[in-house]
Amino acid sequence: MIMNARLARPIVVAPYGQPDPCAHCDARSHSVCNAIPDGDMGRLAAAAVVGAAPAGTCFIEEGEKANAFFNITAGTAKLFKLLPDGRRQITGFVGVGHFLGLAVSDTYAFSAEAIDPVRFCRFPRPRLRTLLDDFPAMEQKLLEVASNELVAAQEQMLLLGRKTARERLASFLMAQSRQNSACHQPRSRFALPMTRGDIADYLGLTIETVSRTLTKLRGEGLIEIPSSTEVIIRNREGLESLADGMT
Amino acid sequence: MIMNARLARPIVVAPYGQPDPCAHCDARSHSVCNAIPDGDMGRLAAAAVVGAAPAGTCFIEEGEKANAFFNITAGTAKLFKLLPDGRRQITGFVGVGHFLGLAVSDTYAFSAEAIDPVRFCRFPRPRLRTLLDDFPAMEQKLLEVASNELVAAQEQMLLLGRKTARERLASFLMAQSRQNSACHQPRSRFALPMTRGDIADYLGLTIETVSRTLTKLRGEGLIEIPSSTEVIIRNREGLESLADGMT
DNA sequence: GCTCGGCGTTGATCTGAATCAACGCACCGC
DNA sequence: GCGGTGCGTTGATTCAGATCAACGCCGAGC
Repeated sequence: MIMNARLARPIVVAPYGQPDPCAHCDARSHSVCNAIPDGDMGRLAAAAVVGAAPAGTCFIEEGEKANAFFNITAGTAKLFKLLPDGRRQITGFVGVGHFLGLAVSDTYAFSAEAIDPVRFCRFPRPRLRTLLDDFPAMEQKLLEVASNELVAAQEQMLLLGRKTARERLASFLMAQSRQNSACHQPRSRFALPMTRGDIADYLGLTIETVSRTLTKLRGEGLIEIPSSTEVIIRNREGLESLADGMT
Repeated sequence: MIMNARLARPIVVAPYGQPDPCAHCDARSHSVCNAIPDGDMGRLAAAAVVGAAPAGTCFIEEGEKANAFFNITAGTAKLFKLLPDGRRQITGFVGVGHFLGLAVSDTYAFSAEAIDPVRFCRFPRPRLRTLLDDFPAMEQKLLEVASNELVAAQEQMLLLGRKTARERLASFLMAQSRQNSACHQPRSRFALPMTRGDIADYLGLTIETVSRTLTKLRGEGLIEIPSSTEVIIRNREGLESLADGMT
């Protein structure tokens, strides 16, 4: 279960130089930034500093001074908390458009590590505050996002507190399938960018149990595993009802 | 683990008749309502409908149409999610000043049941929306509240996913002690208004394990249990380090 | 080509917490 | 007073998942 997070600091590059970079941002449509009208994109860009974190590096560290908020513009990251002896709980995997660091406290409540190369916009706290004061629509959007995350967190508490290993894996695979959906159609075949260890620490299990349980689900014809980083759902109804705790 | 929630509906009484009831509300200082200036209390009162839920009744039911938001003005309630076979996960205990129902979805994501007699203000969704549009300070306050709850939820995921039964109970008792603090001083002696079953469903354990573990902690001199609904912390440092996972 | 280290799988064994079971106590209605 | 019921505690036993251990595969570095 013990994972030594690599601690190298990410490279943070200079503020935007070009005109209106936010207007052409890939992440904009997925993110709270679309609450800001086109005409004011320049102000948004002025508040942000772009940065990058190579795969495996931490770009937020639990307990450190929370000076900034992050908006992921490329890649996937894992968020986690550690106990002193190295036990780790991953609280979420986040992708493009995700907004990070909402904590009101002055230190971060979790760490964030890039799974694949991550790029992000970094908003210094006071600048985001002025931005939010000027664009209440963005604050509203943030509240919406936070509410949704709260609902997801409660679902995860149900999983961690009361579901069996089989049910946890089934729930996880269903969620991944939904997240990898194209045009609101959940995909049957999708990639798992994270390792077995990451899945284990997300589901409150061990690597061995994750591996064994996946093998079992495959044996029952619920899924197929073409490679260790890819899954095909063969029996969606069966997996769904398992995830929901029916049987 | 199976708990049959009593399903009686709470009594909802008429809207406020008296002038400016919000101005004299006990909950105001604990709640998002204090973001609204004194002069506009009348508008706040006009948007709210007061209600009450006797001990043991559900006043929010998971999956029902989410027509309103709630603000607790008296009593304590438990929030929970159920699996079809009755397994239950309590996601939180909430008291005076707590704001409920932030989900963006159009159905509630959890149920709420009164532990002792609960009173609340009920804001129909559209009315709260206009209120928030008129008072951005309230929206800001809500975002702050939601952020804090998110941090607490992540802490609870760590507990449910990675802590032992001893550590869970220690964390729970420390949190209860802090919550029952007077003048920012955590209390050593405090009441546990919830049953062992509630504690078990909050910590992802069984009633028996909760009972045994409390007995064990008492045997080790960390706590005292004058009655089954009261606890005294005898060794705060010991309990704290246990809660934080330093074995 | 070879070694090495990280990752995933599988098998054997162990164990913390669940389950099954019994009992004590307080409170309630009658 | 007396059965009944809900809650909490304690003991005996079981079991799902953790731990310990071995091995195969694959890509990186030389």
